[in-house]
Amino acid sequence: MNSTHEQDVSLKLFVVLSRAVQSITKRIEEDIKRYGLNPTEFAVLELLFSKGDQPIQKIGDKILLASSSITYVVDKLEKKQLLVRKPCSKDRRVTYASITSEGTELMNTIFPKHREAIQQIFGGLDSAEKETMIEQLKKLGYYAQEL
Amino acid sequence: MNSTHEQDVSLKLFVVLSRAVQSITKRIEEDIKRYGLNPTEFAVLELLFSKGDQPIQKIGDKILLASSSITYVVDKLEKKQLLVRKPCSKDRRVTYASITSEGTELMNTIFPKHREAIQQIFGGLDSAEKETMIEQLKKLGYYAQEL
DNA sequence: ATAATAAATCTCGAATTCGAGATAATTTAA
DNA sequence: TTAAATTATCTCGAATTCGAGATTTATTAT
Repeated sequence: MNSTHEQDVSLKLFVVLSRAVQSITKRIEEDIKRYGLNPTEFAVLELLFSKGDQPIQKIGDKILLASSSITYVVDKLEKKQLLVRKPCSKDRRVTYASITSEGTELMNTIFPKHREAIQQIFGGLDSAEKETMIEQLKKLGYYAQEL
Repeated sequence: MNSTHEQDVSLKLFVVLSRAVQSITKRIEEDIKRYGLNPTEFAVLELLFSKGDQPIQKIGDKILLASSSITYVVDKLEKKQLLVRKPCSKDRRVTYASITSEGTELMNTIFPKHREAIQQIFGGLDSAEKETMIEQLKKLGYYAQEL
């Protein structure tokens, strides 16, 4: 257990994982950039689009971003008029981010294209292989998270 | 082919991959931070440690960083006296980055620990599963790179 | 009811990365 | 052999993210 060889395998997996993710990320960023958004903006907008209005802090929890970064991204999306801030009447500490009709319209246009792009980018594996990898990645991810 | 369901599987894989990588990356960054380095600095130092002196531009090619970013990281490592710049006598445009004895000493100390940490972090899978995932990730990565 | 604690958002400055363009050296072509 | 194109490195400013701490509001404990 934990021989040099096992360490080599883990190191190799780390390297291969990093490289693969770098290639994939690059493609996905190219796709998103076509829509005039960066990945973080897209993630926020997608969240509001699919899950409805969210307290600003919840956004940070879901897409794993510091509160100060969320403020920055929400500011940018608000300037682009893709979302608006709405104060919460029940708790005045809370501000909701709410996608606008322009935002919804944009997402209706680009989300299908984005799905298509991801389908393309992940074309290196067939469906069954993807399902297997999903399970293995979950195991890996949960384990690393618990450490 | 390319049904909604297949797109769902790809999207799911993307989400799970992103999450897993985020957890893993966080752990690895914690590990590297313990040594007083950030991931990029570590990558540069590891390259020089294992492959010897490198022209500054080659470093950028290998760890996929823009030339301006390399200048920044090499500056930092030079200030920490972990590497030195050495002009190339054959081609005066070229500057080599060369790990110092302090840098070598540091890497001799921390590299085994780093291997151990990665072994830990990737403990969610056994060796055979890792080998399989390496093959699948290569397929995914090459495919995405070629697009 | 008051004080202490917690929670949500924001401000600010630092760190990191990038892209565009500057500079200097080398190679290629006319 | 000049001129043009290429190559290596660096400078500079913009974009993005973070962490620490400030502010405001809500909750909990005394």
